Amino acid sequence: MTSPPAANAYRDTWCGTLTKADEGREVRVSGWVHFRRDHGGLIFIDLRDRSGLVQLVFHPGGEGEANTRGESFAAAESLRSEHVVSVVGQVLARETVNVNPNMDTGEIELAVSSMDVLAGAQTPPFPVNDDTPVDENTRLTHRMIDLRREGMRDAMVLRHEIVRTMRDTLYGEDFLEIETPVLTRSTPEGARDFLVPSRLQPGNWYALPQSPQLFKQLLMMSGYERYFQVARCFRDEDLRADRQPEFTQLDLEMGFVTEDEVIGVMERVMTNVFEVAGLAVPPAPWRRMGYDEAVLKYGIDRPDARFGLEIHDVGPLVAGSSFKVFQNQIDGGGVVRAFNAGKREMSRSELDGLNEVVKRHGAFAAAPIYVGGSDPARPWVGNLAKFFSPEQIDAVNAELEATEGDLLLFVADSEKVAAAALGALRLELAQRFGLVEPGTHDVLWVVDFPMFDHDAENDRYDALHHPFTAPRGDLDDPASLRSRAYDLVLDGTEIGGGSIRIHTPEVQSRVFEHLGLDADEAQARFGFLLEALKYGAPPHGGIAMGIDRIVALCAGRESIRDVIAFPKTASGGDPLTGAPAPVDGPQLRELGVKSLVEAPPTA
RNA sequence: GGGGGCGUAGCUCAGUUGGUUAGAGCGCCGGCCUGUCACGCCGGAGGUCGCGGGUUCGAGUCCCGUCGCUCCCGCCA
Repeated sequence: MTSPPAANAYRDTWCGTLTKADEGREVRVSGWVHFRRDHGGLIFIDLRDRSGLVQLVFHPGGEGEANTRGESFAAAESLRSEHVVSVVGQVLARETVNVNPNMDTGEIELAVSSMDVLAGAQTPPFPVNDDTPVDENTRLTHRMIDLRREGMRDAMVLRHEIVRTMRDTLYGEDFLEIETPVLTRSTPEGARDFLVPSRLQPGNWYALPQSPQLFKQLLMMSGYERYFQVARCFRDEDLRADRQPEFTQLDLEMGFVTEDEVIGVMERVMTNVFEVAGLAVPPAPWRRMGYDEAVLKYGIDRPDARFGLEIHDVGPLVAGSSFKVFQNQIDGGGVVRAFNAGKREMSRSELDGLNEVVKRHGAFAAAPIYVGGSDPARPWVGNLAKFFSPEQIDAVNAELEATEGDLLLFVADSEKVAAAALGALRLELAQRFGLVEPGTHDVLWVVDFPMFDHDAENDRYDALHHPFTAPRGDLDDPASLRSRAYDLVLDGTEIGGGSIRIHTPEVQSRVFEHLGLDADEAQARFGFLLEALKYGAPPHGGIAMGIDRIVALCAGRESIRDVIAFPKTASGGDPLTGAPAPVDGPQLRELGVKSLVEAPPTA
């Protein structure tokens, strides 16, 4: 807590900041009854506020108890969990035997001389005074109580510290904090938009922004060369542990820059963030890994490189084998990839469990092969071994640096499926066998993304990042184009991404063309951007960082819901407020909106 | 849109092969207790087994449906 403390009508110091140095002081503190220990003739209360706990002691009064009064003791007898009180008392050093080393304020206690009970409280639906897991729906229904718990409080404070660090760093680098609209125009590229009906223009709709992307580019064209914003973004897609319909980004953009300047700023910001959060990451500059390397070695564009199990392309080494599963893939343009899982004795059912992971990603199965023997040939064990020649076995063993007892896992499929399946498999193994040393962290940039992803079904190109990302390469050969994009990856989680943007109308039009937007359509949707580009746009680029994910990783939480004060459930609802909820007919009529579906009755 | 897991007391959970009155710990209520800090001791209350239907002499348990929470795939430019 900050010092000096926040004095006000009900307190002159925080509970959790009292120390032995305060001995003898008379202070007033206020808060919630955390624990009550009633010994009959002596009552202890742990009083809690935002800062932590302090022990109050109530004596029944009488001679020799100079600091207590009978009325307070009587009132203390009726106190219950979560009652709200304000007390005046004297800070006393505890006798040595009574010191509680588990408590920040365990060396002192407050001998209460008077107490005001400011509010009673019903028994809370779940314990506030410990952090045992509680069903999430119950927590969200009573979020005001959940937020009182130490774990949530710590997360909220950490979030504050992280955001403050981001702001402070950027203020120090001449960035301007500028707000952009939340009511804006729908641009039905990418994610679904949340829509808001316009009352003043019936039939027209606003959209909530998926990001401030276009506005921040316009700001660059307006000459605000360094902009940032802590921006709420909205995407109407299905939720995940790390995805909410509204989420918060640190959004920034810079004019007259290339990749290195944006990356440099963000390395300074995040270095400070990691320091504040106490996360031990390697010192910046952080290494940059090409997209192709990431997908090959880790099967994913956000690699967790804290452990090995790197994937190798072994197709060429086993080509011509009599194993049809592999050969058919090779013949059909697919790949055979594998990694060395190390010396893992796994039962049949454990291997089946691995196949569940593989199947989830569309592959048929992972072929397990054990390396046996210790002679140079190192033959393979198991019923797959017979399909391969000694030379093939030797070559694969060499490629995977396999030695006796190693488990090799193979997946043969299309490149996309094989990469994804093996990528998921190595994460599964890392988790199952604890391959990541606790407390270790790794951060890296992924760069050199392809500009487009070819959509075979519709024979067209989709932007891998977004359509304003600057391309690198030959604009006449979209398949070979790379983008000037960069993602920041922490421990296998994408925590941010950005790019250098297109700053000429000609290039922007060409990219729209490749995306299958004809000139009229491009004009209708993004005309204002094309127009703006004509009036003098500097080379510019930026990045957006996912604050929820960053805080969750720093706080060691699995779900970003645990670092958001009032999150939504997986079905997009808020059990506390009951949102989303039906609205009545008149409200809809005023907005010129007709509902096509009957809202379900509210609970 | 698809797949997996979960749903039993206020909370966290157990509940056997379908079989008597559904249990435990914590919490709560009452009593006792002057140095505890997960205080202790004694006593007590508290259940639509998510909801609906089915099978059965009998369902917390089996089947079907449904709702909610959750994880994953798709989706998330």
